[in-house]
Amino acid sequence: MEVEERKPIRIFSEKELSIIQAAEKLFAQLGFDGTSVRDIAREAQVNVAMISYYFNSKLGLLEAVVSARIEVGRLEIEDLLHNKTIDPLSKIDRLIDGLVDRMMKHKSFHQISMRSQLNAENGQLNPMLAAQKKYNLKLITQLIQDGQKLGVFSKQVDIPLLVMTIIGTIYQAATGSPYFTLAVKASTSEQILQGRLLKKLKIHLKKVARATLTYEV
Amino acid sequence: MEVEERKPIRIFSEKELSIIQAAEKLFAQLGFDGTSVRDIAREAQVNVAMISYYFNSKLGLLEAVVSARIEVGRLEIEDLLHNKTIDPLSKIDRLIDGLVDRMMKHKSFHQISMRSQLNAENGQLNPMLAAQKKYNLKLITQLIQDGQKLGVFSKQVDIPLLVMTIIGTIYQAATGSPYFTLAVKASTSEQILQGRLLKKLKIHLKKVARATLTYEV
Amino acid sequence: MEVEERKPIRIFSEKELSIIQAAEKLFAQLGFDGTSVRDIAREAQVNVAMISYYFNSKLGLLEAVVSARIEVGRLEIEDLLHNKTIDPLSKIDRLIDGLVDRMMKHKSFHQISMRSQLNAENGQLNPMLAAQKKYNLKLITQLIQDGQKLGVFSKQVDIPLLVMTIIGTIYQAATGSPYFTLAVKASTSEQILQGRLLKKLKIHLKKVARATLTYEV
Amino acid sequence: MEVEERKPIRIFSEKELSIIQAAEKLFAQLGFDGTSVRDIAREAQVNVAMISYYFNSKLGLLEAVVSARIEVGRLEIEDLLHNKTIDPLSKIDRLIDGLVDRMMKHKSFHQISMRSQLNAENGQLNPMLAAQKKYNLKLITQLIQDGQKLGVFSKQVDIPLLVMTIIGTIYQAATGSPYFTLAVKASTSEQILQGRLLKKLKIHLKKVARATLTYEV
DNA sequence: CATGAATGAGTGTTCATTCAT
DNA sequence: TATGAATGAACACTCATTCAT
Repeated sequence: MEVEERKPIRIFSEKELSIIQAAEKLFAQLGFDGTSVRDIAREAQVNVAMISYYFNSKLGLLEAVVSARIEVGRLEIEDLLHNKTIDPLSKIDRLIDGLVDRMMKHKSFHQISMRSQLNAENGQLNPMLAAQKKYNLKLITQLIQDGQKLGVFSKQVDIPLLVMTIIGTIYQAATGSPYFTLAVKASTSEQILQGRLLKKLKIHLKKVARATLTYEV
Repeated sequence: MEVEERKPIRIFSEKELSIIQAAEKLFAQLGFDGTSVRDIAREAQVNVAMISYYFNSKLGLLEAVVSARIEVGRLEIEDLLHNKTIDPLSKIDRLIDGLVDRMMKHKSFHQISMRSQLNAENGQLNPMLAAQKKYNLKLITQLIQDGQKLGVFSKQVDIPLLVMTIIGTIYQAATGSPYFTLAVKASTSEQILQGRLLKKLKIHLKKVARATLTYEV
Repeated sequence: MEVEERKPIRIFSEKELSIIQAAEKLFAQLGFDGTSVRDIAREAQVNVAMISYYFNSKLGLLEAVVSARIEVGRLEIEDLLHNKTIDPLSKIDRLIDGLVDRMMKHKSFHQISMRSQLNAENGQLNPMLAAQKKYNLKLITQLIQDGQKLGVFSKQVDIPLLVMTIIGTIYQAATGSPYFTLAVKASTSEQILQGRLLKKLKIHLKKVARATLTYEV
Repeated sequence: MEVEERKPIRIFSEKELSIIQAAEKLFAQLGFDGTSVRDIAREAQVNVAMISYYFNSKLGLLEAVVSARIEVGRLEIEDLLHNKTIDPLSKIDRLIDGLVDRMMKHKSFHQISMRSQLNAENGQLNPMLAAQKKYNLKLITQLIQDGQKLGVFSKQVDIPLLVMTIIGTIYQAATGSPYFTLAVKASTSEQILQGRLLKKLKIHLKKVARATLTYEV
């Protein structure tokens, strides 16, 4: 596997971090255009001018938000790939568990990420995200090919599309698709709902993955 | 099956339609907040004030955009369900073909639709869309249950989640997910790319659906 | 003489005119950068947004200010040139009287005009002003050459430099050069001062012009 | 001759000098308002806060810029007056040569100086400059009166106005008046242009001065 | 029905300056 | 003496909407 170039991780001050967190929350909630820098400043309890001061522009802040989150995700997937103690099928399971957990926990970020796929505005953002997705795909491809070599997985499977299916499904769940809320009927508190749905989602995805990976035409 | 309440379909004048079309295009391209009413007015070649005049507000226009598209989609799915001449598996295939074709053709609308799931702002929009999705789910559930009764489909399948998987996958494709573009390597012109990917996507989805529907734990 | 191309004169509404007047005054007083659009809006008693609405930008307003004034000056000089009833020397006298009167009356504009010679910012402004000055020079050259043909004026005179001397002197006076205020000692009220100085200035300039035009090396 | 009060010459540190030089350059280029203290700090390669620290305010810096340049000019004119070895006419010639050379070399300063005549803002600046000009005028008056006593110069001449004419003409040239650039037709490189124009300008001014000083009504 | 004019609130950003160290 | 961080006010400009006609 080729060595990926990584920008040196920028260290953020406490104030910068509070701005980033506020921005991540609001961007996801209201969209990039729907959020004003004053909203962010208020939420982060800093002066408006600090945003330009630290991040040059609103767009620069968006990029900081995204790149900050990317670093975290990258490591977890790499760890899984290099883990020598578990079999391919379990790796798929763990991959799905990890993706679901991370995407549901950081909905904010993934909503930003998905939104940005369509808005031309985001200068450096899209290349950054696309590179990250390409890199993830490489890791997962490796993982599945290991299973194929062991005869556990079908060789027919279209890996990029399967990954897209998994990501797309979780994204729907994360953005509150009505289909998702309809998936569990009986549920009172939001907390419980969230827990049951998460479990259902994981099981469903594993089943889809398993079925697709092992299903021979 | 319960009777769905439907708002009487509003008849739009030619000018209103041109505004709606312009808005659908621009909202999808630039987002709701990213689009100004002046942009829309210019694109539709009408006076700015007409938008407030016809749709009361920018938000009212968004609702008009969405409801206009919903009417079209509703009928197609109903037709499929009531079709007595084809078997459940073929219905699934046709359903997927239809969804892919419609979502790719009217990306604009579906992007608006997905975006709106998170933005609190959209007054009547979410209930409208949620109702539509609930209705669609009902039809598809019916369709799958027919297959289950005939012993063609597994009874374990979680229908809302499967639908969510299908929708989620197509949405990723429609919004230009890097995973999707990575799914077909060799391709020159954008046109060809689009065609090949569409075919791959449909095959993939049918395989996923088939595997999931017939896969016994 | 070649025919000059002229942009069709834009007709300004009453509100536009009040903005232009306010801007001319403030730009001259505080400079372009030193004047805020809010200042102008307040002075003209209009809403801030109207300035963008009418003139697109602050710079557009500046251009409107300048081009509005240019039109007025152009005609007066043309009239003088085409006047067949007075001799060259009297034409010089009248030219100077006119220049002094106009530059002192519309100090604002000429200060803007001079300022703009150095600031790169002014997109269309400089070409516009340079063209106007070139055109003026053409007329005056014609006028002096008439006098040279009649043997009234020296043929040694450097016309562009003489014009520059005249303009430069008036400009100093108009911008309140200390040399000018020192030129008349006894004077009480500002009104009288202004009157006496004007007269002195005109006499001085005519003497300079006459001496220079008739002085043989 | 009255004794002029002079502020004790402030000694500037190396850092202060680099700020002053940067400021002189930028103020002349972009105007006072058009220049930000950050621009100056960057140009001078010092911290922004240093400017307030050293000069109290941006305005204080402007005053420092101006007073620094004034000191230099003052001495040269004094030297000329006290020179006992050359005749009045040659002194006029040398005066003009000196003024042209200094004003063209330090355009920056003179642009600032002229600009400041109109801007009310400049607290101590105008009195300072006016005092300097008054002092200069006194020296030149002395010089011309010497010539008048010797019968070389006309007694009709209005000295302040003549000085104003000379200064005004040079200022036009220094600020790039179109009249000036039109004064020399054939010229290729900017360097040559500059040289030829300077020579022309000096000759013109001397002729104007001579003609005016010796011309009897 | 339709529109150009007008509005006031809000946008992202930059400003000169001050503060804590 | 020197500085990076921080501030609040101001900047030019755009917004969705309303008004008078």
